[in-house]
Amino acid sequence: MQIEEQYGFLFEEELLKEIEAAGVYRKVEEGDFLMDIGDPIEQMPLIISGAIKILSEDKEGDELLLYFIEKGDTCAMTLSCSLQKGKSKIRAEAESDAEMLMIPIEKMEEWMGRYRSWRQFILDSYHERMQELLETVDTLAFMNMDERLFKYLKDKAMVNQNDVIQTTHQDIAADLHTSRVVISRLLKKMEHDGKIKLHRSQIQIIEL
DNA sequence: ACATTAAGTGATT
DNA sequence: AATCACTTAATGT
Repeated sequence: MQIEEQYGFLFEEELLKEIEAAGVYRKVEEGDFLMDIGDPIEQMPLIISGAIKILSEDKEGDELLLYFIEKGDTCAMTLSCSLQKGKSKIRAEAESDAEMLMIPIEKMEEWMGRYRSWRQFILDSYHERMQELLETVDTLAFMNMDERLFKYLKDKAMVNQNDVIQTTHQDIAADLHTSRVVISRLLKKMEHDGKIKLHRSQIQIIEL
């Protein structure tokens, strides 16, 4: 199974076998919601390919992008919620077509006790998400829109493994929770600086 | 040719 | 940085 390609170097033979036995393969298409706010958490995903974007939402229904997860990652929200048997506080939307393996949370708890490598993996990814989240909060607090936008483009290009980003200014504005006009102006400035090239519904990254 | 959607711009708060 | 109002450009039918 493809699970070995992404996780083979992380986990021992035995654990890989257990993952294969317990995991349910799932494939999603770009734009699909994998999980919404309020959903109960029963499984955790191990991403095999593609990328997922994680969003939060305020009372008015406005979205805010928290971070992307990609192959080799798992959803940090699952980890904190599974302990409390809680509901999801986030929305997960497929950024691109993606494949993953869904693991029941009882299994992940069981493996926590039995496998060192698993425990390490969970702790590491939790730590990574925490760092990522701190970064976003940081730029958010100082309202550095240009920095946020820059990071957004960088992340987006990275998870899609493509220097040409297929999106509209409007969509970026929604993810970053700002207005389209602001995005247009900042992008225009970046284009003048020679960092990007703008086209309709498409942004080409020149240098990061 | 016309309607729709995306992007650019100046002015105001 | 956000909003408004308006223009221009690209695309779809």
